[in-house]
Amino acid sequence: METINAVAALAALAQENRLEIFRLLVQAGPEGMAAGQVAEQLGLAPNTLTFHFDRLRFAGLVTVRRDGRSMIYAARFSAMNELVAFLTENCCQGAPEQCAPAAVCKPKGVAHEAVSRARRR
Amino acid sequence: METINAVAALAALAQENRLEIFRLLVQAGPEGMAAGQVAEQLGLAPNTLTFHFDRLRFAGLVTVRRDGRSMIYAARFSAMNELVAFLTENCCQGAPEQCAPAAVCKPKGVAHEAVSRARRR
DNA sequence: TCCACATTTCAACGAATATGGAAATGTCTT
DNA sequence: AAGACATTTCCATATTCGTTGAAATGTGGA
Repeated sequence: METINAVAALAALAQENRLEIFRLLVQAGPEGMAAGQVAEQLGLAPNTLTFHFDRLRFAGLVTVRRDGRSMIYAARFSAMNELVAFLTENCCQGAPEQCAPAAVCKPKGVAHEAVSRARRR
Repeated sequence: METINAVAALAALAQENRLEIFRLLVQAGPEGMAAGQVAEQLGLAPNTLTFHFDRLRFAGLVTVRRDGRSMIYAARFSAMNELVAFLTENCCQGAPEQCAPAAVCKPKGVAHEAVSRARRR
């Protein structure tokens, strides 16, 4: 992961509403959630939610697909793991044995997800 | 970790220069680095650097101590691990077995560092 | 087609952020 | 005490960000 991408991801998460949105999606798992469900759970206006979803999407943190009238958003776990790996890269110059980058959340079926899927609509 | 603290930490890291500063400190390990060394390696003006260090410090991501004329900044690994744990909390409702929060960087001697040390000068 | 529903787009506003220059503070050496 | 060095504080400025309201788009059912 490049610094610029990490900054984008961190900036996307550095906002109370977006962080809660993302955590909700992380908890929802690879299936994702409809925008309306998220709006209901967090009490956000639909246009505000769209704004935040866009941020998360451009940062590569979520994907979207349409299901009837609803848009289903899902966390992109590979991006989250890459971000964590980037933060801890070469930690302590690798000196202490306990210090090693590691993926923290790998739900089945998304571990090797293609990056090109990140920004699709 | 509370949402508000996570947002503060993420916001602190969501800036190119600060992210590089933090990564430098993570790589430096618990010993830390003098502000001047960081300034030299990243080519930042001293006042700008102070501004960014303050951000990182208020977010609980780094600590400082004085050593002669120099200020030695060090990454607070426990904060980093808490942040990662917060992001991945209850991932996929705990369903997939591979999905579990985990500390990613635990250099010796700082694993159980007291939180009260986070904001000292 | 007409209507209801789900979400997005557009325009506008106040608040927060990053950076620069100049001056001040604290520390060491002589 | 004086000067050099390391870092911090203060002030000003241009840019970015989050939210709101109103209107538009796309989808499914009667």
